[in-house]
Amino acid sequence: MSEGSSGGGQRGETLLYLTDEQLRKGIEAMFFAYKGFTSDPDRILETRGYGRAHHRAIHFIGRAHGTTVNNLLAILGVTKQSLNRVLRTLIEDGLVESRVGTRDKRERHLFLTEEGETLERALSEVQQARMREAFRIAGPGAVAGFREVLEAMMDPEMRRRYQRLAETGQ
Amino acid sequence: MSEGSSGGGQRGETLLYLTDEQLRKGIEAMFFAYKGFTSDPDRILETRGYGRAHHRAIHFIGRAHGTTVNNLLAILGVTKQSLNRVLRTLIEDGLVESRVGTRDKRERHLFLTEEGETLERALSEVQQARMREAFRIAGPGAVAGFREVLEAMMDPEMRRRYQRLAETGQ
DNA sequence: CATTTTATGTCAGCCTTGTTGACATTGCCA
DNA sequence: TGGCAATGTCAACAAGGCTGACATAAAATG
Repeated sequence: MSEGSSGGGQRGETLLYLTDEQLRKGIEAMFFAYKGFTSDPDRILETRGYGRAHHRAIHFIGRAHGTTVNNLLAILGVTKQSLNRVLRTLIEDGLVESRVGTRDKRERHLFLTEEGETLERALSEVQQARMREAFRIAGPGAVAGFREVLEAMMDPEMRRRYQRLAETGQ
Repeated sequence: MSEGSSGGGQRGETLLYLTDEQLRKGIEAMFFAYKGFTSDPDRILETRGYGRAHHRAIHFIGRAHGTTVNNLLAILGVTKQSLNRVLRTLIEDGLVESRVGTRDKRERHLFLTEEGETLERALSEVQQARMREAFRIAGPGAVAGFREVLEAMMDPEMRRRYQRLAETGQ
């Protein structure tokens, strides 16, 4: 069962940071921090009648200009029906533009319009402000550790996507 | 890839770790990592017909035995109607027990039953396993940084709850 | 003691966002 | 030309948020 490190745990003083207690704290920290992480954008989105799904779409379209629907589906990890509903409203509202691919005409390439970029900036501004403050308080060493742990926590495929995005913007 | 990011952190120098690019990476890391963080428990919950809301309730009841409904509401940050729906099914299914308070008979104190504890262990086992592996890969220094940043990212009230939970179990 | 407040539960209805399944269109490619 | 890929769309459903309204019991207060 829960053969964690708490029961017999003395043997590795060096592994103190791997006790059940430490892991539990990590789990709860993720929960509470994620709440904070999403709260500021949520407030902005609410005034527009959008939700987190819209934010995610806007973020990754703004991040990888001209990305295809399929690529976005893979990044977000939702069904096309689910994404399409969100995408449709964003296009109708004039925040996103969908252009037929030139190389492959089956593909649609997605772009933020002027208005879409404005909203994107507003959203990332508040989210970045919170993260900037957290980074500033914690300091550069902590930030490096933060990212190392998060990266190690991702599913391998998501880690690849994350790294590819970070490096190439696609 | 954590490629060092912060280079120097000399004081007059750059604060390179606070660039928009670094912040964006942090934001995306949170997104992808949270996905991984919840994926293992989600798989278990699915087989039982439960969702994340059930997991959260089970986690915090298991964490703070005998907590009241009101306390749980504050921790989870949802409405009582929302929590009640989840709590009702957990009680009906015999995973949670609700006892009338002795000091204040208006209060209900919540406990996991034997079966509830079994599920709780199964859920936290897989979640802890992922976090243990991430912590092991990243190492103790990174873990400390990870928690510092997450803590700084919480809303103050949530930070207080988090710390209180971590210290007193209530 | 009467009144108000608190803690909880419940009904009803709405919204977002996820799901599955089915089907149509278009265009690439062998 | 036939098959597969990329996309869009319709329909139905579920989880889990939300609000509003109302009920009950018990504590707290004037």
